[in-house]
Amino acid sequence: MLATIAGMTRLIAGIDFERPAHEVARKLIGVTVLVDGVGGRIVETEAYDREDPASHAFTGRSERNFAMFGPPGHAYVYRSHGLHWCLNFVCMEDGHGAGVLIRALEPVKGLDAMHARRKFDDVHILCAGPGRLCQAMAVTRAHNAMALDAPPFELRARTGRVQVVAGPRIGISKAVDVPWRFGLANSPYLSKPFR
DNA sequence: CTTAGGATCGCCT
DNA sequence: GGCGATCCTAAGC
Repeated sequence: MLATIAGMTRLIAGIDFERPAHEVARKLIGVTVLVDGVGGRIVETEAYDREDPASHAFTGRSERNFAMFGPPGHAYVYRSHGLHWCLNFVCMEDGHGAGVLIRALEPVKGLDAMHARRKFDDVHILCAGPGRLCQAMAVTRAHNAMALDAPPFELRARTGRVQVVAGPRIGISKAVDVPWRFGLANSPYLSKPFR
């Protein structure tokens, strides 16, 4: 399943989603994501690979996770604990679906709308967590499998350099030591600090 | 500041 | 029937 012809790879905000999830997760730090013009700069991500026991794709395709199996550059939105929505960007390498969980944003656009949806939370908490940022941007199942390079989504390439830190992923019980959580160093908008 | 429990539902065993 | 890629609140130290 090679959609890539040398030099002809289609990029979204400078990102090639036909790369390993951990590589895409690292490169997404500093990229701005907007949904209907509301959102911010990505400061925290986690990679979930096809061969990864912690990944929803690990046990195969289902009604919930089909978006993870492609195409790349689309959204995978799932419900967590029966309550919260979580947003992933789908990656593919050699036809294997994988995802990058968006874990935290630095709020940039549409602050009023996000504060209103989040009961006027402090700006440092507003998008600090996968469930919180989905509530702030009003992401739901309706966004599942949508393309990231078309409305309501908009991705903007990062400008300038960023210092990225890595560590173990949060809230999982399998593959606990895999260091596939990435963050913008010293950002005050992380869901949890890196140590 | 740290920890514990509840909410709530679709998927997997 | 069990258990989450979570979040909020309340209580304890």
